[in-house]
Amino acid sequence: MSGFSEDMPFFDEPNARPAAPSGIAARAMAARSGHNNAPDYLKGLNPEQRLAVETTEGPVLVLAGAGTGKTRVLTTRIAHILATGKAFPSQILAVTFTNKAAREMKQRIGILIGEGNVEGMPWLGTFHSIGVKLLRRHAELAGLRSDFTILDTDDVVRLIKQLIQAEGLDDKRWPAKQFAQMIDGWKNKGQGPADIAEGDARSFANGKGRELYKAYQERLQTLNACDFGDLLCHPIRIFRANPDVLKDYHRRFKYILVDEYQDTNTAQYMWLRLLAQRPEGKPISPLEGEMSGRTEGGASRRQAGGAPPPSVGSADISPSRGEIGRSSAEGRATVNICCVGDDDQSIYGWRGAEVDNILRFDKDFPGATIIRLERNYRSTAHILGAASHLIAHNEGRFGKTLFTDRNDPEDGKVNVHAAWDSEEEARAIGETIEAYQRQKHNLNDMAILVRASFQMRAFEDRFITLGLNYRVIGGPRFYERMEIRDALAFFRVVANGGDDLAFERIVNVPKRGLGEATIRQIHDTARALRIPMLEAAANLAESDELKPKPRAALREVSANFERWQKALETTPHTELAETILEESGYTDMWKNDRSAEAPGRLENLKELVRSMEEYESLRSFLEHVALVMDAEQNAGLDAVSIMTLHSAKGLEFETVFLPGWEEGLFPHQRALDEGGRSGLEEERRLAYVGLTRAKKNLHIWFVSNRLIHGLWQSTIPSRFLEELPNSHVEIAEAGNSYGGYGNPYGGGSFAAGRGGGQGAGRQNPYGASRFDNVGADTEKSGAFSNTYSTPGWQRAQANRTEATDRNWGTRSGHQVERIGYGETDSGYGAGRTSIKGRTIDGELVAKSVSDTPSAFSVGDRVFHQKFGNGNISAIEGNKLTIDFDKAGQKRVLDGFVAAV
DNA sequence: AAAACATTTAGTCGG
DNA sequence: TAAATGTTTT
Repeated sequence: MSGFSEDMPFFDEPNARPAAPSGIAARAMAARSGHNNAPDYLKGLNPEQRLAVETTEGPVLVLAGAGTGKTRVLTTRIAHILATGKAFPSQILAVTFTNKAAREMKQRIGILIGEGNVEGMPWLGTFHSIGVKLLRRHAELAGLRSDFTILDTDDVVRLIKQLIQAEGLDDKRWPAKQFAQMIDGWKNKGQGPADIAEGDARSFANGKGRELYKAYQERLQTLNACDFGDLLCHPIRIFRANPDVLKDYHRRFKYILVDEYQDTNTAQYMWLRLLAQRPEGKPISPLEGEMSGRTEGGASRRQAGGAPPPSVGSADISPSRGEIGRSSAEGRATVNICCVGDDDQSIYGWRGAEVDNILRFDKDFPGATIIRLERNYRSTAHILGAASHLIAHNEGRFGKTLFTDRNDPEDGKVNVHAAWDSEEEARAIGETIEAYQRQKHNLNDMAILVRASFQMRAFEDRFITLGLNYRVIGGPRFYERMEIRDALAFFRVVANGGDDLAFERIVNVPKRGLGEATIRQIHDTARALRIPMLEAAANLAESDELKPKPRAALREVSANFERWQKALETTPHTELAETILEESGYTDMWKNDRSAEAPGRLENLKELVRSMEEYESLRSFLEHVALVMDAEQNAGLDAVSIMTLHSAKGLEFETVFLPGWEEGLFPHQRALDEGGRSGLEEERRLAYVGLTRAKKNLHIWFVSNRLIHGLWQSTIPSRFLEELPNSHVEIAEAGNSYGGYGNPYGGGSFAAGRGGGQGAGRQNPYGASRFDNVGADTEKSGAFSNTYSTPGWQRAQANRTEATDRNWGTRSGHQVERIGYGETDSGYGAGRTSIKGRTIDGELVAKSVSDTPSAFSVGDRVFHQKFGNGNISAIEGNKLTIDFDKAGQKRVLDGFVAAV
């Protein structure tokens, strides 16, 4: 009946296994087995960790503070469940958020129980990859075929745009992107079109929000596609509507483990609760009740005003509440769910995560065991002291206090430094890093963690000048690059002729003279005949509805795809991929492109093909690409890491620099504006994450002046600085960022008003020789490495003679590890001059708007090419507001008008 | 279809 | 300010 017992037999079900001990019994056992013959994998765990591992039965929440061995507990717990025969590998559901985390878990479990056994864990993965798996099994229950396509954000936006236009709405006034975000938000909350709040539905497209959402879902269905949100929402809907299916999974999953529980959104929460539901005889509980049991003081989240309680039972997906975890009334079938997380590290509220989920755990799962891991193995007492004191300013939290046994009088306090501006900040941090380097510290052990990525540029600039190796982590992803997306679109159409979005993307790539009109015609034909666009194109090519030129072009396109689709059966997929790129003219297109980035793009394409070798088929490769986001970073080279605080979560470094602790930047103004107090608390958690990344040395910086949106603004130190305890913090001497290692500038950077000029004469004692050893002719770019295109890099590229072409070393194996330079979607262009000027002068050029005044003043009469004559009514920098005689009031850049 | 011009928007990002 | 995106012009 469930339709899945056939392809998913339970022959691996253990027939006779010892009755699982209850939670208390397990704990008793754990306590008892302390001294005698504990298995190897349990050795070296501290008592709390061990309890978390051995309390296998019943709901368990492990509150794992930073650096307390969270991953170790998770992996050991799985090993323990397996080793004690409580379940087979296939009966454990283990969910993570990122592929990286899933990979790491797999690897570490492999170390514990042997590689071969991990293969038997088909249900270890991200929420989304497990979602795909479920959905492929039961696609028909969601109105899809099992070979459905997964659309990425870009496809979604284009699709929505079409829908908006089809509705006869102005796609200017109602941007598709915005609606895509709204849909994403709804899906994060597990809301289908019928569930969304009336206000939300009204607020878009003249009140057509709900209709549009519905139309979107219908369109996805006809396309046999789904978006990321659907990977969770469809399974939820399937489980709700098909108790038998759900029951099969209940039988299957004896143990459920969840990593980073504080990051779960409402949909993920609902998904988990459905799967954790017991006992089997009981029907799925009605989806009612109120958001019970908020933890005291906790939890007002960002959507302060919005988020009314979801409508009750109105539709396929609405939040599941109530008594799911409470089956113990019947005295059996406990829910063996173990969630691991840290409420203090919840930093993804803006992405839909609900800290409430973790704060509410014991209400959701009555009788839950809560285990705190507070023994920290990472940081010095000073660092922990600072972090704990800071985070104590938050109200919505369980409350944990990290402690350490470590007591080394050598350990320094947390250093707080001030600088005049961001340039000096970068310069001084560069100095400090070099000082550490002279003390034989590895660059690999150091990281700069910024709040916002624009801060990175100053460091890149500076480090390029110094010849200091750095790597930027995060940033645009490999497969988000234009050339990769184009190539993938070709592959997608070959693999699935019905993939209209992919088809549309590349039908006129390279340019074949197929303009808007032709594409529209294909579109209309496809719609009218209810066939894929590819087919429609083939039909049109044979008809005489088109002019000769587009007709010939279409004929070629469809012949190409027909040929490639045939070859799919016979040709190895990497070979086919190459053929496609060649025959389509795509590689030629870039070969003929004279722009600077073309070679890099070609290299990326090669790398794409190379990376396909790991996969069995084109299909499995495409599936991988649809899901995989993060790429390995090059581990081979000694380099300072630069990344955002968000991407630093989970990492640790001996030495950490935290620049930019200023009001407005950190906490970020927008977090404050949008999130109010809970926004501030999330920022504070972010600060906490930053602090707790450091093992030994921690340097926090703030500046008095920062360039924001091209405007120099004077700033005040972050309130978080005042929230650090004096006993663990040291205010560093001016410019002296490395205690006792000299004061490179001699100035007093705390003294406001300290002018420029510092360092100008002596800042660069290193000479150009630093560049000598940085590989002269390297290949460009490194595909699956995370090529980053920050301005610093682009600048480096422009100045290649001096500082670039740096080979970041390759490691043998399937992944090239180089930070490449293939990515310059946008030139750095004219701006470079002025920025360079600033850098070289070492002076504060262009400090504010008033330094570069417009040549005009209010009241002037001016002429504009298009708008004609008018009077200036206001001036903001070089932006003029002009009342035009005919065209009305406009805002215009001063370069476009002339005085009359 | 390319080039020139204008407007918008500058935060963190996983699958 | 300047990059990215969108619009209009040629």
